[in-house]
Amino acid sequence: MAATASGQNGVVTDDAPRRGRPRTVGADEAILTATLDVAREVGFRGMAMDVIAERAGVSKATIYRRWASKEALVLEALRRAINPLDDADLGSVRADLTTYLGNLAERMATGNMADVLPHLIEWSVHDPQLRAQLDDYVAHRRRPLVAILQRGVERGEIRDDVELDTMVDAFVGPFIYRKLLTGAPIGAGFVDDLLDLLIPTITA
Amino acid sequence: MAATASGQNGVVTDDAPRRGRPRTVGADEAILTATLDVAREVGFRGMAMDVIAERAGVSKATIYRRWASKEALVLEALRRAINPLDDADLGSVRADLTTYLGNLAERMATGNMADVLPHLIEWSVHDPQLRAQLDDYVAHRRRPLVAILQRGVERGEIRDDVELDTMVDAFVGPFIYRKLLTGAPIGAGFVDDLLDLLIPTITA
DNA sequence: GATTTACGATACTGGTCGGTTCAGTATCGT
DNA sequence: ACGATACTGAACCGACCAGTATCGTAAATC
Repeated sequence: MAATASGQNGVVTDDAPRRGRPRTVGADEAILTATLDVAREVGFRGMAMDVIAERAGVSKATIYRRWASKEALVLEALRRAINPLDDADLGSVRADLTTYLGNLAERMATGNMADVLPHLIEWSVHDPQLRAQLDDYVAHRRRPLVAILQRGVERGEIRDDVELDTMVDAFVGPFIYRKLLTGAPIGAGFVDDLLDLLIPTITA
Repeated sequence: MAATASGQNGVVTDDAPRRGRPRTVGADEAILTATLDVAREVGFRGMAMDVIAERAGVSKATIYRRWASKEALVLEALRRAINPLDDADLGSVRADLTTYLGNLAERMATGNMADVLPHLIEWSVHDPQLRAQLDDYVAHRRRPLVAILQRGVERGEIRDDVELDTMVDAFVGPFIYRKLLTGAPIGAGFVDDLLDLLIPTITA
């Protein structure tokens, strides 16, 4: 989607020294960061390209030389912002869940996507490309959790008469609910409470 | 907030017959309904007053004679759309929860607010008035559930070592998560699964 | 009938924003 | 030095939109 030939994942050994003035290094970075910052603050619709340009310390023309449209820019900025949570396997379900949910709580508080989420959800309602991006984000969050629970089932620690998907919903749902609706704090205390509540339920 | 003197809750015995042509009856209704319909489809930012006027079969001037601004109109439309879920008290926690969550599932599928929710959440991020409206909505959803669980605690059916608020989050969270993020179906099956999963947890 | 108020239709104002274009300048290879 | 490419700054276009103004008309009271 990016107009640049410098690869799709940031730093790439881009040999073949072309003629003419090279592109300002770090401009892509600055623009993408500014894009996400502005999106965080005012959402995608309220976000003006002039503001992004100013924030990135770059001319608006420069942006349009590197991305075809506002939408293309937003899509790449989002793609870059999705950092998968990794799955620890500490031996016990409780330990795995504690670390996973702890990371999730931290991301909810300080993560890249946290403040963009409301805007992303809204836009994705009628934009298939954004919707796909959101699905990707959701999948990245669910995958490790499914793995944790799956291991628990295989070890006989977890009952196998309930859909794994429903269990995942029971763990992640409360976080999303607090983040988007109630605004209640999401900290270590909440994680502990939730585990105290849910662990007895899922154990075989 | 409404410019009209006809009261704040729709039909009011509006005596004191004023002179001149009376306001077209049902126009308020039509306008508020159209507002919510359009909001459902394109969100609050994408919603043009001309479209609302046309949809309501009304001139734009008529709208501005009754409401001071787009924001005032939206606020009243939202206020009207919040219908509280009622709390049954069927004697057992399981029965109460079944009916409550069943109603919740139905609202998520066909309710007034369901499709507006993403837009409302987005706007409320930086608009205190919208935020207040959203808080009101959330409170209306939580209240009956808290009552159900509270009764369960008093009857000794439910353990009292976990915050009630956390329990509520555990029940409502999965619904919100599915509605806003995963898009997974929210039907009777999901309600049953969730109850099978959570009931053992909360019982004393 | 005169007055008063609400109405539809439509045009208009003022502002915002995505995207384009261009002149002048900077920085690279050759 | 020269051509090629990138960058800034700014002007500019076209679309969209909230809100206002106007005008002729409909429906009520007096």
